[in-house]
Amino acid sequence: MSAKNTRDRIVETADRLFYEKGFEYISVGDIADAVEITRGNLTFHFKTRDDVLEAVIERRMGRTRDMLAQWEKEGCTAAERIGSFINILIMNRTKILLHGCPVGTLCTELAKLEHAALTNANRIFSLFRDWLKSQFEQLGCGGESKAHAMHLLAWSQGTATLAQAFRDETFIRAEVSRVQAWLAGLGKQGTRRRKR
Amino acid sequence: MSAKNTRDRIVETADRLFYEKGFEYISVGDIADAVEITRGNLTFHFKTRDDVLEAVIERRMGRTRDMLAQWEKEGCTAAERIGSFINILIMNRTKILLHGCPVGTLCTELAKLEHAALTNANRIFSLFRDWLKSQFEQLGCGGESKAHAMHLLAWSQGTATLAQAFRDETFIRAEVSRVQAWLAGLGKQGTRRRKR
DNA sequence: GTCTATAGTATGATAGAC
DNA sequence: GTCTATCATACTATAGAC
Repeated sequence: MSAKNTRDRIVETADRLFYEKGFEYISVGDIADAVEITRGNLTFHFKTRDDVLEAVIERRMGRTRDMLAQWEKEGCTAAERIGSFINILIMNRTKILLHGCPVGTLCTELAKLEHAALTNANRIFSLFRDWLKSQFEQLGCGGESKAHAMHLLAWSQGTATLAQAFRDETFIRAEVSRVQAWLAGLGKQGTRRRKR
Repeated sequence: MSAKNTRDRIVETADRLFYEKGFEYISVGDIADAVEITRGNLTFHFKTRDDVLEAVIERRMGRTRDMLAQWEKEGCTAAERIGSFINILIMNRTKILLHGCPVGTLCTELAKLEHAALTNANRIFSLFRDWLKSQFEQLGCGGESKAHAMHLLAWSQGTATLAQAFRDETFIRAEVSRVQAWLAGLGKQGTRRRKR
């Protein structure tokens, strides 16, 4: 941490704070305090709070790309790779119970504020959507691939929202099982169709 | 509007503003301005901003109870009544595209802020969940009724979140069709089971 | 690259006149 | 029940010393 330069530490810390408490709740002073620098120093790196937000979104875009590339490398089949997406709900369950989905909660907040950065934040959703669409195509879902991708993305959002509201980890596990069964059904269907 | 007393006008206006812009973004001054009263007058009715929030949640609880009672009166079968729930996504689509789900977005925000009112806000979710559970039981879903209720609630949240982020009305309609097909399948299953 | 000092504004909340 | 006046605090953002 101390080896990194101040700019990176600001973005990293702001990313965490925006996620945990929401963009509107976190002031420039909160970020500076957490990084243990002064507000003046923070302003040297980012002129406004919105500039920090842009950098945070950029960071999240990059990390999402890395994660998708990793799944691409690890999963042998499309079903396995989609399974990696489903499993982030389990992997990140502790944080989701407390703060929800980082992408979903940010987009919701920015949409309410009619904030210009919503367009950029949405690109993270689009990254997932396009990647999932490609996986469903490989699974043999054809023209339904985009709808399936959106459906799965929506599923992850709804599950995160209710899990956070009710602070219920059991619910996450139940929903993951349910959607994995749905995916298994789709896989068979896809296989059947290709054999015809 | 002008016939109503000031207190009611404050709660009604705050309800709308909190929904449209988020609780954290709306100040006491914003509410007073919108109601066209002074801050001092607002403070006479509600000592703190949190007190306004409590009243808003209470109002939403009441309106939700009324809506569920209405659906209970209108729908002849359990499937029809569950259909009424699904249809709110269509009914409220314009507002959902702009501001998301009023219950979901409030609970998400309060959870992030670790706000004491989260418990009360969650009760609105619980109203829906318990009502849906009862409907699924009447549909013959037995022990799966609660899981189905939570699944449907999560579906509504995920659909609202993505529809808001992408400002995509077509997506809402596609998801409504999809979940209605799921519901129709469940209804048949339930009927079969009862006939055994 | 980091700091202090400060301007200007908005906030939540209170006291007291009418 | 409604208003004005006011306090103490917190905010974003800027200017300029080191």
